[in-house]
Amino acid sequence: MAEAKQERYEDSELYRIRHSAAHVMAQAVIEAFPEAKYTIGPPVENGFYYDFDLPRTLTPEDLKKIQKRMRKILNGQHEFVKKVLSADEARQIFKDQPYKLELIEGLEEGGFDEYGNPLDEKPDISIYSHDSFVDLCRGPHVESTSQINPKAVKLMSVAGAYWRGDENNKQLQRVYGTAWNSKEELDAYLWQLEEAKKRDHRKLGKELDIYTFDDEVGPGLPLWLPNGATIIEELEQLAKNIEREAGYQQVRTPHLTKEDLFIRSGHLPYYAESMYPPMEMEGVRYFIKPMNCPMHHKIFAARQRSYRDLPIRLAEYGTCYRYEKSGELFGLMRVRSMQMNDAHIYCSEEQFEEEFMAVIGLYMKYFEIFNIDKYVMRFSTHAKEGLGKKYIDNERLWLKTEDMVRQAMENGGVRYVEVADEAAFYGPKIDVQVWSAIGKEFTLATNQVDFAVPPKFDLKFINAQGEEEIPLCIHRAPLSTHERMIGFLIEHYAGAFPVWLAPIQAVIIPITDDHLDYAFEVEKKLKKAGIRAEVNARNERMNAKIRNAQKQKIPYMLVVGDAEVEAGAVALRMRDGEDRGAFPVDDFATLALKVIAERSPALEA
RNA sequence: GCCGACGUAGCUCAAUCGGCAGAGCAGUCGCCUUGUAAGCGACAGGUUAUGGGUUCAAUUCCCAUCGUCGGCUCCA
Repeated sequence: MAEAKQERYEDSELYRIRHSAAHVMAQAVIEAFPEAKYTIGPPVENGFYYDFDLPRTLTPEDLKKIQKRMRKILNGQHEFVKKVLSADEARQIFKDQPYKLELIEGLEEGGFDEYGNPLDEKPDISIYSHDSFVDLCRGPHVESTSQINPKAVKLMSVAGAYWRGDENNKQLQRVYGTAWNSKEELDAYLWQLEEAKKRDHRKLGKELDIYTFDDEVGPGLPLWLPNGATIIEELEQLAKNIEREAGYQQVRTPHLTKEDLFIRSGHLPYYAESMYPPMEMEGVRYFIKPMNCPMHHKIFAARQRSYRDLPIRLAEYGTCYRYEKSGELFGLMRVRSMQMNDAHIYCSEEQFEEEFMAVIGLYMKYFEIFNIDKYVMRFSTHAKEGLGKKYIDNERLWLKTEDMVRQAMENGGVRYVEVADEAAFYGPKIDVQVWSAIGKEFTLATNQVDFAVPPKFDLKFINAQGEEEIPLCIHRAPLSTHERMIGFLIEHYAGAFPVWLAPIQAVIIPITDDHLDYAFEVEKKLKKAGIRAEVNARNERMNAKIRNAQKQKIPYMLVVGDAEVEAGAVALRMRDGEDRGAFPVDDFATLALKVIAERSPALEA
């Protein structure tokens, strides 16, 4: 990757093109709806959007018309002209635009730019105009519409969006568009979107029989099919092995607990609305658990702890249920039942850095296993305004633990970005964003410091001085949930899993029914060796069986006919299409077992 | 939860203006006995998501509910 010198997106020509395209789009929309109120329209990752308050809902036909009009405007060689003016002058220009007036007020007071981002100093108020359109805007823009290629601009979709991102505000209509330097770039982007669709875990998950949803079971409650369950089993084995080596202990806890536990932990007031409602038995209210931590805390508290016992690392693939709002559900990525690669590490302050970095070390190990080469550690901290609301009200401990994390990351040479106001209610956290093979971003692992809940549970250990001390708790889930992890892996590998994860590792394809007995013999042998092998005994021609195995992305196809029966061999065809010819059965088993044992991404070690 | 679009066989999709609901794949059965990405034939498969309404007649038009999708919001 290119180092430092890389141009920031905000400074790029493309950014100005998109920003300017947003203005041109707004012009086209306002021409079509003179009574429209317009709000903001910034560039975003692959394009731009503009939010409008319109008298009626936009249809796909409207989008076509708007796009057509945009192209005409773009061909008009209109210059973008900036003018700095006073708040009163601006108010005069936008007197019929309530959202703009609100923005002007914000700019005048200072502290925020037109998108609501905090600013250090009071900004100038400026407008940009081109053709017949004027917008309150800080820029920058291209000099003229002639710098925007009309053929490299496309409107994508229209969606609802709240004014200023607040769900209590009015819902606006957001029109998304994309713009590029050239038609070729636009085409490449559209092609990439098509590719992403092919890898979509919802599509592949169905095709590869990994999981399914059923209306009668309920939204967000996946049913894992045998193929999916096999992948889960492999992931759990991996995690359990690694955690055993790293000094974790497995625990198991119930799916239900009394309300009191969540009152004590402090979760209930924060998360009641995303927990399944309580059920009452003999006058006692129970909740289905949305997380495992309170019960792990109880295990810690089950006996007296000495500093000699620490750190204590309690791990559980705990099954949790969260009532995610209906509109938030998304395939396997956002579900209501999930199984977390969860663990809680209880340690002293002195041990914190080592423990915290050991968790980061786990991430690195997993990145290597799963061939993840792009990631960002997002360090989420509190915001002062949220103390006593979103966050536990103890500024001293916030600052202290945040500093501990910062220190640990810096000492360990781990690069991270800091994001304010995104911490958990009980402490700062690291979220790990990773990018799949086609550059789609996912948030998987999480690593959270908890200074707030252990004292609520009265957790303590006796330190070397014989005094009681409260441990710190690190919540961590390097493999996220099975649901999200497998969703990611499906898209990352496009369904062609590494052999160790492949639900079926080898399919045995007899050429005629005469070879069936031998085929089953081979199957038995391979199964015994620990390879997930299956005979395809269907009444089909060999070609159809190969095609079928190819579509199922099965790593190894073992064709058996007269020659193979004779030689005690299999004809090995790889998933990548390579025909490797005859292999003695034992040799194939050795080859496959090596690839599996190494968890290699390749088909041959 | 909010805004919008969508919902036809297990899957992918047809059905003109409101006029007898259809195809491919998958499934079952039969024939073929096959050498590296689809052999052939037959059969079966549907309360057109659910519930109401308009109409002589509704997959088609209207309403409600449920679900999915694109976003927003949210993610302990």
